[in-house]
Amino acid sequence: MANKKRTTLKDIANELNISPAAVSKAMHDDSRISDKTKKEVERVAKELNYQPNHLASALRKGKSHLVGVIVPRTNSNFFSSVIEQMEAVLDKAGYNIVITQSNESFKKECKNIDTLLYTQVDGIIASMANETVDLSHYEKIKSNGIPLILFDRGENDLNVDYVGINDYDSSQIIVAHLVEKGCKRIAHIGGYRRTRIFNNRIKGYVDALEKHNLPIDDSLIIESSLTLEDGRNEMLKLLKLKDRPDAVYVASDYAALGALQILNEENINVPNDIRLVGFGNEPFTSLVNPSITSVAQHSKDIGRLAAERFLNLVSQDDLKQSLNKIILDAELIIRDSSK
Amino acid sequence: MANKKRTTLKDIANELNISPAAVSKAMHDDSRISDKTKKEVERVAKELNYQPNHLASALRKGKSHLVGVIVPRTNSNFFSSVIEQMEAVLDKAGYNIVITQSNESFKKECKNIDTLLYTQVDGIIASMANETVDLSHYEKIKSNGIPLILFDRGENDLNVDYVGINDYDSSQIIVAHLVEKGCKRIAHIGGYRRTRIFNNRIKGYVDALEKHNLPIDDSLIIESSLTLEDGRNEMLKLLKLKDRPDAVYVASDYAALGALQILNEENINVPNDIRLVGFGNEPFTSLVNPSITSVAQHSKDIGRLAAERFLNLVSQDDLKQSLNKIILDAELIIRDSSK
DNA sequence: TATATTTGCTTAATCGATTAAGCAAATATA
DNA sequence: TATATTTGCTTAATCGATTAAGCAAATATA
Repeated sequence: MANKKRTTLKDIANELNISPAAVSKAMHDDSRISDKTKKEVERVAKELNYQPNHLASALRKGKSHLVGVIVPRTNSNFFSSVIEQMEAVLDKAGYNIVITQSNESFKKECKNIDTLLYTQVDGIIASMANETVDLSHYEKIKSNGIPLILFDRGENDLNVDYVGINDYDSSQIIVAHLVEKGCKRIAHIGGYRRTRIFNNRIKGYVDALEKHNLPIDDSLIIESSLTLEDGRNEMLKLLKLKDRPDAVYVASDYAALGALQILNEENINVPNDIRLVGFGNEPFTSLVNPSITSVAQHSKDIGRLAAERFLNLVSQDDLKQSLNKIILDAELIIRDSSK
Repeated sequence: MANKKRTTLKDIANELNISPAAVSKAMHDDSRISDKTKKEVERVAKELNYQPNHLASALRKGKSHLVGVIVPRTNSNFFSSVIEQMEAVLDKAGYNIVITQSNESFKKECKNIDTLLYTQVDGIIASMANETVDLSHYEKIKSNGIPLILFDRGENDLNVDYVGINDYDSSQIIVAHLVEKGCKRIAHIGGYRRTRIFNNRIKGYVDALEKHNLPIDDSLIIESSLTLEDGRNEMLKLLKLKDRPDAVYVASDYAALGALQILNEENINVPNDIRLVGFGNEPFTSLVNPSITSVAQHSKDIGRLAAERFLNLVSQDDLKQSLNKIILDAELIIRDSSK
C-alpha cells in the first residue's frame, strides 16, 4: 500500500510540466516565480505528500542545520533540562539537535564525535565524560571548522566557548554555611581533580577551610566518579575513621544520596550528628528524608546561553573561536540535611 | 588556522593521481583495488584528516543509517534506560540514533516526526505523548515506507510493531497484593483512558476489584496527566472524601511520589493508614521514605526488543508492517509503602 | 515606435560519494 | 603463439535539491 518511492521535486515538476528548478524556487517563495505556479506547486506537493530530502539540500547548501549535543547521560535532571532549553532556542532559529550520550566513557565520547562529524552537524555543544583527559578528539571538531561550545564540564585548554557555574565560589559558600552551623571537621567527597570543575570545587573547599582557620585533613578529601554507589562506599570509609567528620560536602547529588542512605542505615542523625550538602539541586534532593541541601546550577540558563553562543558563532563568516567563559553564580538551596 | 574546507575523496584522489572512484573503492576494501593503492589511500586519508561526508553517501545509497527515537521525555529512568539499550543494539549494527523529545505535546510530536523524516532516518521508534489522540502524523511515517516501532505508549490502530508490558495484568497483580494486605477501598490515580496503556491499567483495576468482590466507586477512579503535581492534587482530593480509601494505586511513580508527599505532610501513616503503590520502578521509589512499592517495566528488554524489531524490519526487501505485539510480564516490587 | 526592463521560467552545473559499465595491461590457459 | 581471464583502474551517471546564468515573452519607458 505504502508508496515506497518518496516524492521528489522532479515528480512535482513532471506533474506540472515545469522544471524542478522552478519547483524549488516556488517552494522558497522566489520573487521570480508567479503566484499561480506557487499555488499549484503547493497543491501538488500536498497531494503527493512531498517531504523535502534533507540530505540533498544539506549537501548542496553545505549546512545541515543540525547541532550535535554530547552529554554524559540524559538521565539526570540537570542535563535533560539543559537540553530542553537548548532545543527551545535552536528550534526558533531553524536548527534541530542530535543528542548523544557518552555514558561517562572516553571511548564512547570519541565515537560520538565521529558520528556527529559524519552526520555533518553545523556545530557541537558538549559536556565532557568523567574519563576524558586526552582532548585530541575535541581538537578534531575545531579542525573541522565548526563551532564547539562546552558547558558544565569543559577544559580551558581547548580555547573555546564555555558556559558553567562558579564552582570555586560554590565550595566557598557551602563551607561558610557549614562553618556557620558550627561544623569543624568538614569532609569532601569530590570528583577527580583532572576534571576542571571538580578540581575547582576541591580548591574552593580547601581555600575556604583555610579562610575559616580549619585544618586541612587529607583523609577527609576523597576523589571518585560520584555515582550513588561511590557515595555509599566513600561515606562508609569516612565513618570508619577514628575521628569522624561532622559534615560532608558531596560534589554530586547522586553521590550525596548514596551517602545519605548509609547515614540512615547506620542510624546517624542528619543534620544533628553529621550535616550533608550535595551539588546540582536534582529534584530528588527535596524529596528524600531528610531533604538534601544542594547547589542550584541554573540548568535552564546554561542551556539557553550555550545555544545562543552557537547561534552567534555560526552567524560569523569567519569562525574564530577563543576561550570565552560565561560563569554563572550558583545558589545554595538550604534544606533539612544541614539545618 | 583551521582548514575550513573539509577533505573530500577528490582531494585524496588528486594527491595520488587516481580517480575519486578508485579512492572510494579502496576505502571499501574492494577486491579490484591493489593493496598498494589501498595503503596509500589510507595514509593520505589520515594525513589530510579525511572525514567521509555522510550526507553524500546517504543520499547516494538511499540509507542514512540513522534511527529516529521519539520519547515524551528523556528525563526519566525508564526512557533513558530504554534508549541506552536501543543504542547498544543499533550501534553494533552500524546505526546511530537521533533522540527527540515530545515533552508530552502533540504539536511537538508532529514536529519531531517531520524533522526525523526530513533527516531521512531509516526508521522511527516512538513512545507517544500524553496529548496524542489523532494518529495521522504516525500514518505519515508508514506512508513514507520506513519501519515504525512503538513501545510503552502505543496504539493498536496503527498496525505496527509494539513492545510493552502487560498493563492489564499489572493492575490485577497490584490489586491482589493490596487485597491480600486487607485493603477494601482501593483508589486508582490513573492516566487518561484515551491512552491505551492507561486504559488497560484502569480496566485491569476495575476487573480485579470485581474479581475480589469489592464495589466499584467512581469517586475513587481518577484520570490525570500523572505528573508529580497531579499526584499531590489528586491525593488531596481523595483525602477530602467522606469515605477515605485505605489504599491508592497510582499509575506512575512521579504521581505516586506527589501523593506520598501529601500523605507525609498530612501525617497519614503509610502503609498503616493508607497503602500506596506506584508504577515504573523509578530509582527514587527505593530512596524515599517510606520506599514505594512499584511495578518494574523491564526497560532494558523493551529497548533491546524494539531495536531488534527495527533491525529485522529494515532487513526485509519488501516492508510489510502489521500489528505485532511483544508483551512482557511486569513484576511487582514490594516495598515499605504497602507492607 | 524603438529600446530597456521585468517576469517567469529553463538549462546546466554543483554538493560528495557511489557504482555500473568499460577499457587497457598483465597474467593465465589452451 | 593465440585467446581467455583477471587485475586495476577510469569514465560517466546517479542520488535530490539548489543556484548561477541565460533566454524568450511581456511589459514599461523614452
